[in-house]
Amino acid sequence: MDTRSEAEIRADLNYLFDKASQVLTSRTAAALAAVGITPRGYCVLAKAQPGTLTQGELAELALLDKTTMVVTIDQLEAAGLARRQPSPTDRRVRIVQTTEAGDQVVAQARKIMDEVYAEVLGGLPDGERNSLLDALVRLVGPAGPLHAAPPVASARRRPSRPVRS
Amino acid sequence: MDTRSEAEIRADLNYLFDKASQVLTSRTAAALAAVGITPRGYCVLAKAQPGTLTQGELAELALLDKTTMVVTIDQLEAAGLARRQPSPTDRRVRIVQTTEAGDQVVAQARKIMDEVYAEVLGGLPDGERNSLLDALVRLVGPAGPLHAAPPVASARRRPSRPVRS
DNA sequence: TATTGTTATACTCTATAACTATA
DNA sequence: TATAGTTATAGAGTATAACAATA
Repeated sequence: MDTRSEAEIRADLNYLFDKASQVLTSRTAAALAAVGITPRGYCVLAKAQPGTLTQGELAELALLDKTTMVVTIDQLEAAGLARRQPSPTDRRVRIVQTTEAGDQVVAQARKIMDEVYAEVLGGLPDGERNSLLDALVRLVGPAGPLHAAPPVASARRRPSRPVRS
Repeated sequence: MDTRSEAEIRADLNYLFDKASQVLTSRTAAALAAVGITPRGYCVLAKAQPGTLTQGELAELALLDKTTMVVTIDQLEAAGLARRQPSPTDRRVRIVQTTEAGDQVVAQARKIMDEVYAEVLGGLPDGERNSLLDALVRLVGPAGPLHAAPPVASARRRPSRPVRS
């Protein structure tokens, strides 16, 4: 049972976002497992559908680090949902394309996500639901106060041992 | 630069919550470092101020696992901000109390958090800011669709090797 | 037997640094 | 020199399982 007053809960924006993110992620992960994809995999795969974006561009779109993107594409490729295509003009870059299976999974996943979102947001009054989404987009979107943000040069990690591959 | 349409961004609720949580957490962590406490530590320490709650009750309040609470209280205790007091009526439980230093840190931290929240939410129109908070409280609060939620019995970990302490 | 707190450990996500191959 | 992608690894956050003390 939650014994805190609503005023106290309201004051804790960080807590609200953390829990919302955490619970929604675990819920979407459970729902998407039915079609064999993770929330992050779906997020990336759906954005790759144009078939023209490089890994770096996808990373920027999804606000993921390039190293996270490598792992994500590895998984999607192993599952047969995406493939890396060497760029004809720059042999360093890889264009990410969805496979037919990948497109099917995206379509199924999109439905699943729509259902989950409808369940989650269904209880809110229309006006509040729209305000919530507007506010989130404003906060997180480009130029918003929560867009990316490694501003404070905080504690550096200690250097790792040299790589001996 | 974010080249997605606003409609596409709006459709991705999970993404919005993830990024909001992630960026706000890193921002509050940087701000709170000035008074030597983490966002989670502050969250727990502030809730412990009544001085009557057990670790388990605190864990429930903060929606943290009891094992996470052990680690958190360990840190707060090591920093001299909280102490574990054995319950006079049940020798299994530990009452968590804040120290004087802890109360001071909470007061300072509260100011810092208020400032960060004001910066983050300041750009939103009044109505939208209120709707955002109302909606979040409704979603995450007790009885909300995002309150706790390990409903789907998903993949179990493999058992760990027996503990030999 | 059940519960509180603890320890050990596992898993996920994210990020830093060094590295390879190109440009 | 600089950039795209890769590998190895660090670190935070969270959670499961086994355990000890107590109820």
